Amino acid sequence: MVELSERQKFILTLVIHEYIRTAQPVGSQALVARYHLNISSATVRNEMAALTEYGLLRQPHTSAGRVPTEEGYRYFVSRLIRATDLPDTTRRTISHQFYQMRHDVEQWVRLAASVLAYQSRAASLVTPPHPEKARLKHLELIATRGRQVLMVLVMVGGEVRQRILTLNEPVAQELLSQSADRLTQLFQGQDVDGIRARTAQLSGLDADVIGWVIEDMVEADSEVAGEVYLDGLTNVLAEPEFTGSEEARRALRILEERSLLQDLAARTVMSNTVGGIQVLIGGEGTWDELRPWSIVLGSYGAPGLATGTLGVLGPLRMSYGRAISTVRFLSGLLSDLVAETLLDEPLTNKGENLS
Amino acid sequence: MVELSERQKFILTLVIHEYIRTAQPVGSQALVARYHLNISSATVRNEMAALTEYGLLRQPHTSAGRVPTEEGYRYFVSRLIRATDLPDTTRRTISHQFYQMRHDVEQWVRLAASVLAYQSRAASLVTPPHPEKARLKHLELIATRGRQVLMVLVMVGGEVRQRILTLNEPVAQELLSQSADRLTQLFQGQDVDGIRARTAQLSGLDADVIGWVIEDMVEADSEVAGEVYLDGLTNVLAEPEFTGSEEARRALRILEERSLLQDLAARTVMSNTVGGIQVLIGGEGTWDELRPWSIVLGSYGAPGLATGTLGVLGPLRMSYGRAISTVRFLSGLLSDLVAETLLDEPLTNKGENLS
DNA sequence: TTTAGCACTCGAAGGCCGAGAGTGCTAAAA
DNA sequence: TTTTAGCACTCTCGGCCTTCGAGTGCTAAA
Repeated sequence: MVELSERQKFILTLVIHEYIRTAQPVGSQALVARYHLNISSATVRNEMAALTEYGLLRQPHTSAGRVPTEEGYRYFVSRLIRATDLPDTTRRTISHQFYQMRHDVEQWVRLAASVLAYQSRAASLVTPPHPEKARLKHLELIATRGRQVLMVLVMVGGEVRQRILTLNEPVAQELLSQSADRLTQLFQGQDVDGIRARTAQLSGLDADVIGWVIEDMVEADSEVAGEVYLDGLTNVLAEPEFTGSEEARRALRILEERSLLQDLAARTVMSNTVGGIQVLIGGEGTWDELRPWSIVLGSYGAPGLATGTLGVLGPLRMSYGRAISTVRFLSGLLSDLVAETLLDEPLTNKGENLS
Repeated sequence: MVELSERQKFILTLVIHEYIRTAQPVGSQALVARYHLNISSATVRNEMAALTEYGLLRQPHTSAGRVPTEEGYRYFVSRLIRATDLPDTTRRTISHQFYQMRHDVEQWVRLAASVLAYQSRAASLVTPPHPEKARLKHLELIATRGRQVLMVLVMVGGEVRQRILTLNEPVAQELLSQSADRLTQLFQGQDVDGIRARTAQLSGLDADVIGWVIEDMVEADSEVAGEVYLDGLTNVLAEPEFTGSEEARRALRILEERSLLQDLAARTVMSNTVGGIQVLIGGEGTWDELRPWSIVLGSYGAPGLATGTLGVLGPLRMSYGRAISTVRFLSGLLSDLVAETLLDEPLTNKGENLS
């Protein structure tokens, strides 16, 4: 990558800003006029020609203005963008909302998606916090009817999994409870491997049940990011690049296809990183369906315990600054919330007590 | 409503079919040609003029073909449509898929949404089964850290609710378990009112906890249809009436606004009913945002125990026959599944047993 | 009651044209 | 050497016009 002159960087930045604002190719005269530059349009033209040469800008057709290329965006995001923070009042308002519903993880996640979509004016995705390696906290067996038993598995970190088992024959609640207590006692704090290592000593009901438990915990571990919560789909359809029906459908298909999002959420190694935030521009060559998209991804949580992913999906010409600062802020906020609920170390004094 | 002649009914049916197929105004000659009618186009024109007179058809402009009005669709749905069933092989395939994942309610619901969307080529909505009046089955309290306690509430019917409580002071797991057992013993099978009636005799930890329980059960009761699962959004965007960006956004807003869907799901009294299936055409005057939509709604479940809603959302010119038969079929299938898991009365022999 | 014939209507599609914004190049100015 | 004014050229977009064709309603004959 050629080193750009300061003026070239400046002009690249302006072109990107302007293009993000208008979604129209940016011409030299328009740029000079709008930003009251005290260089002539001819000079700007020359610089633009150079930037086009370098592959950072392109022309949709001869005699049209310039549009940033993916490379251009990448250069901008990795070297030109200046970190801005959300305004203080906004931050406080958002925090307040979160701390009002700190009891319900699902609500956080939903709220996070909503806030993210609203602040970034794009689509957002958030996954709930998920432990890397599930460890058993508590096991409960509840007789429902006949041979049907509801198994409730509580993991360290608070995740609850449930499942209906069908036994060979009815078993009294009494016995079920005893079995559940024994197994809880025995395996509390263990992960799948730990449990597997000691199943040999079990027999009868206990052995059957622990089989189910293992099965479920394996499933929990394999679920990289179970559910993905989306919001702000309409924001994205409002963008002119997704305005035709075909583009709109492709866009929506991406958002509806949970698998792709899960892949994304699972992705940890990234090419471009900004303060823990990862920016994927135009699918980075590998994800073809994502060509017209950019994605700003962050993660949150307590590394050993439970982590989740949150991100913004928008057109290439999304407002990266806003997206990045929102993702960063929410990432911190959610991490605090996770830490607080998991570690019982309240970070504020808004603690709600029994009356 | 004037009584139509047989031929008029026939022509109305053809116009609707053709319009559903092509999304283009239907002309008299086109109709005669396509269906090899042995009456002349002039005759068809006369009948169409009559149907237009009655308000069942309309012309987008003079000298254009005819398009069904909402009234036309209503007449068609309530009097002309003939019930068709899904082909046997399709039914079997679908049943099979469901019975493979009968343990996980969330998966059913997701699958139902997916099948419904696929079969009806429109958007679908499904709510999980939800008891009208939550009754307590089992209560569990699990110490996490310090003053934080995870409360797990299992309702009759298998719904599990969880919540993190913050106590005034740390309490040993031992004591928590005892309290939970006591309360479970005392209130098993009771609904909120039953529990409220007997809280007076409690004190200390038990009293505090039961307060949380009541709060949560009230919440459970007020949630008419908690989550709404959607699928097939892209189907609907593919329809020509939602092809412009403005319409597309409006359409998506409807689907994203969960509240409207919840209203719909909650709605029980309907004007048009077909064998337990309710068909809402063009918002029926009351829901303005739904003007360009039709909705086929059904419910499923075991009336006393738990019920859910499922439905298809499509443009006015959706394929009603297909939508209705799919909704009806899935409604029955899901009802069977609910009955089976709740009542332990297996309806097939595919039961999975402990090995 | 049905149908052939006919004049008329109106939207969609295609072609044409001018306006406007933009470019690159050249030569003069700084 | 760098910047800028000037200029010829390019290409899209929007408006306008025309044509085409599918469709209608009406009338009169079958």
